[in-house]
Amino acid sequence: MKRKVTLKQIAKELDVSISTVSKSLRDSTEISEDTRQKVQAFAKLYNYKPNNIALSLKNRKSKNICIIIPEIIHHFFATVISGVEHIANQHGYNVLICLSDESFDKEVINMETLANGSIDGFIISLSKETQQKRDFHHITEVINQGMPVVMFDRITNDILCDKVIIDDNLAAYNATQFLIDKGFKNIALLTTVDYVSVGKLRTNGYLNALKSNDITHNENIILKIEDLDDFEKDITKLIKENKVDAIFAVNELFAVTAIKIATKLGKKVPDDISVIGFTDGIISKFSSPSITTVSQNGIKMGEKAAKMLLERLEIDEDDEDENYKTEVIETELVERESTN
Amino acid sequence: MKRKVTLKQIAKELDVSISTVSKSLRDSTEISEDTRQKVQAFAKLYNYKPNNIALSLKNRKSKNICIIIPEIIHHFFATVISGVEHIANQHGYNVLICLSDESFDKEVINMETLANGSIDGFIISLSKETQQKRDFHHITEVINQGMPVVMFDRITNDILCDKVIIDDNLAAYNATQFLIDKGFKNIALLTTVDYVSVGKLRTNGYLNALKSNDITHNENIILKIEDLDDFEKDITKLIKENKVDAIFAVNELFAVTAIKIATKLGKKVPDDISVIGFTDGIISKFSSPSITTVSQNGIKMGEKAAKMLLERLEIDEDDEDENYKTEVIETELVERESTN
DNA sequence: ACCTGTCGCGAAAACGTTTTCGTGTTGAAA
DNA sequence: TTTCAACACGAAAACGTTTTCGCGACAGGT
Repeated sequence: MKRKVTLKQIAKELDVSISTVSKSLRDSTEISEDTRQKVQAFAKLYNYKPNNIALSLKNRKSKNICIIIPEIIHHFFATVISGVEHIANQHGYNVLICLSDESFDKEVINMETLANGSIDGFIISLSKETQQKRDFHHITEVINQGMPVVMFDRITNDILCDKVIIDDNLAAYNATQFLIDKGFKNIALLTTVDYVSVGKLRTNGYLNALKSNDITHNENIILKIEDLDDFEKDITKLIKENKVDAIFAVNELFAVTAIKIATKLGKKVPDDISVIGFTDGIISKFSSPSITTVSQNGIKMGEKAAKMLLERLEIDEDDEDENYKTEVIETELVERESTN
Repeated sequence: MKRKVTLKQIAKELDVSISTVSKSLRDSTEISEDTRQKVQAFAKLYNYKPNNIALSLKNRKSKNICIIIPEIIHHFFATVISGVEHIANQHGYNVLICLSDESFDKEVINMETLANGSIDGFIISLSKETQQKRDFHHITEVINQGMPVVMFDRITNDILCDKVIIDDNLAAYNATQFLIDKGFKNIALLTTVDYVSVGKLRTNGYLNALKSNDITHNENIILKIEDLDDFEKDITKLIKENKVDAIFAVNELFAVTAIKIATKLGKKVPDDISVIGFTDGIISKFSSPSITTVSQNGIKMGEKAAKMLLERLEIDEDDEDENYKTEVIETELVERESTN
């Protein structure tokens, strides 16, 4: 309907040049007090706002950044976005969100369509398919064009860039130590198979903690779950056939399932068995009993990633440092009802 | 580092004009087969991609749309985004996400900073503060500039534009009817105070269902919760002092809390009390017992909203229809363990 | 009266496209 | 030989800014 007013229109209306209008609005000393006020008043009246696209073209920067994640439904990623958005907005940047849906192709397409001026930088957590394929050409290509990239959580060491992760090993160590400090001797582990990188790291943390406390681990109460659709019977067996006083699970799903099964078997949580999970999501908060868990703090992760990206964007490109950093976000043990 | 190649550079390199290059790449018949191929080969070699910003400026459209939501952490909103993103990408649009954090000011700022060429249209769910203030000037302003806006879920009738909602009244009616059909006579209602629009609608649905079945409602088992931080004692009292065989809660939180309290009071769910919630989120899925609930289908909602917005964007503006529509998304009752 | 400096403003280029409208060179028809 | 169309290409404008540079006018100092 009523198109936005432009400098040109204001200039015509006031019978001055475009430059005069532009300078007036930016309070240039080149312009007399008189015309400056006249122009500003007129601009205010017509609610003039500079066109962002024109600015982007001129400045060769869009003030947009893009975050690519595998799935927005996952609570963890939602919190990361929240953190990114927070920092970005503070610095006058907008956030574009792209979902890869765990698909390599969608990830590639997303990057290619946006890397043509629409955005100034990427924050990305790799899709499963990309991790499996180990094909990162789309990312290196973007980096070679001089566009900064920050990877978080699901990263790869095959690419040189800034990264934000948590110390899975240490977090698992601490969780296990927490149980040991409570006096538990028979701590079961519910983990993934070893080719899942975070699973392996968390398993190591568990084992290290036991070793540090001179507890020999018991293979019978370590369960490496492969089939995510059918593992309840294995957990049932584990609890039934062994003396278990505590469980450390490497994700929310395993934790909540273990509690359900234990309860069904007549064991009370936390009175008979204490349980610690990983990832502080909705499940941990609202299951009954609520679950003590290792919080990854997605917000902090997002904030850190955004800060690193913006830093790269703000330094003038002549000053090409290229000493990439990997930041480790502190995890935190959130105590709830499933331990005592 | 290696700046993206432009038409100008290609033109210079091949010693032709910029127009020739542009036309060659767009397969114009004006250009001879010969030069066309030469240019295309060169462009491919240097991986030429047209600069999106320049295109946006020229075409006066950015191919970006923006969705403004109160909170991304809420599972429902995450699913809506997912739906929007899906449709938008299909049509070559990118999605910008803005979070209002339930704040009026942030909502206004977000709209103002983006309404200057960065995006072509908005999809928005109002923040609580905006709903309370009933101040929608930022939205009308944007609409007056000719930018299409689609509202979803948290809408207002004070603004004329396309809208996507669910029929809260009907959904609540159906949920209540479902319980009645199971033979329950004493169905409690856990709802919000009346000034929350969806709460009121759902309350009405509940009452209507009772009336249709000639059941007189019992004020003692209708609880209108105001303080979200301290309502457990009220629920406890309700369950303790009344004969209740079923509960209809207008959100997940009320439902899961009711189950917890009932269990604590020695009532088994669903054997002694059946419970139905509203919104099919993580909580309903993973609490134990899992909760039968009214699913809002955020994905469908997002898809519909995106479709309506894109439709507005695609029609040429001379054809200003302005017959705004309000689409109602079907809800669905998802049966789980909390009813039998 | 002349030089110099400041003030206030406008012209124009630049960012990277697309597109309209010439324009010069052919080859063929008259 | 003249005329005219078809062909192949280039110049330039436009989208909306910002910024550099230049220029005229006027004032002040000699």
